[in-house]
Amino acid sequence: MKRLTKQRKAVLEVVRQAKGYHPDAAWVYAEVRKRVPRISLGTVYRTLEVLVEEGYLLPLSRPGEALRYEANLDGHLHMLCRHCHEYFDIVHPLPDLVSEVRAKYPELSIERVQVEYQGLCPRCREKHPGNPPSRNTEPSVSQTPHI
Amino acid sequence: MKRLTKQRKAVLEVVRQAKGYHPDAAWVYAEVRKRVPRISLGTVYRTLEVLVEEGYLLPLSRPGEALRYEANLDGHLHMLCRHCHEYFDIVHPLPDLVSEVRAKYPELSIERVQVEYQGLCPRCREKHPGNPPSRNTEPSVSQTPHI
DNA sequence: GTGAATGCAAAAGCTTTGCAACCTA
DNA sequence: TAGGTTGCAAAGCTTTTGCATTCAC
Repeated sequence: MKRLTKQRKAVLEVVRQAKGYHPDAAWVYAEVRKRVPRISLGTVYRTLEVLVEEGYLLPLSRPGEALRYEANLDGHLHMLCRHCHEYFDIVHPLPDLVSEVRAKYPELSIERVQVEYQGLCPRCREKHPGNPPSRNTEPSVSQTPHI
Repeated sequence: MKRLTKQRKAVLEVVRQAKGYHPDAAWVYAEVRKRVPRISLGTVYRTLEVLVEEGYLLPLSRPGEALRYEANLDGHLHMLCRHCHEYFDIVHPLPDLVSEVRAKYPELSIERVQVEYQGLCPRCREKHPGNPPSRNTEPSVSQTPHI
């Protein structure tokens, strides 16, 4: 069975207190070491994985970058800034996106849907009015260009 | 200016012919070597990045795993199997998810929204009826548990 | 001819893992 | 006490990068 160690308590608390920040493993490691100085990075990774499996944390992934985590599981949404790659919380009701698709693809066992907004955060919009593209950029108009 | 090299042509063609597969860089590398034997993995990465920037390819990211790419930019959706981590295409119209959120968060410069379904593909559902959890699993019920 | 693109190899960044020692239940 | 958990270090995997050479324009 899962044991309640001081490391696990500390990791969960640290992520919970990082409200709105969505920290990655390295940040959690640095922060937890203030409370449990001898904790190892490996333990942080293992603990984050356990906490996700147990439903205490939600993982957020960005292309090519470190996984981030959040403890607030109230079902809010996220916007990922395509310039600084930070997450911002969005609170807004979502229509039912699953029922129709589930009926249309019964063989797929669809369990959930994930919605992520993308754009520029206030700071990056101000500092970079030219809208510099990043590796995360997708074409707005989805027409297939030809070479 | 961007130059049209045989490497770029080959990479784009390989991804285009991998319809429905959503290959990663390693797969593209292995495949392109059949046509351009001396191409390097570094060139494959650089080329994929260029093709994304130019709007020819769309990147797909999964937590902790290699980036995947697809050439079909017709705006279809994806389901990510939480067991084998493969992508499956879903064709279905999407309601307007942006307008209201954009009006509610005018400071965020929301440019687009990305919708991804998650569940089990036909093969994994059949082979693993017990619904084995993976690191990608999120709790279905978003209530915060307490330790 | 010239600068962009390539090949090669080394390195970087994130994450996982093997194992002996430790600690929770 | 038993077995889950940890610390440590090494390794793994994906991706990036420096540089001399090559090639598209």
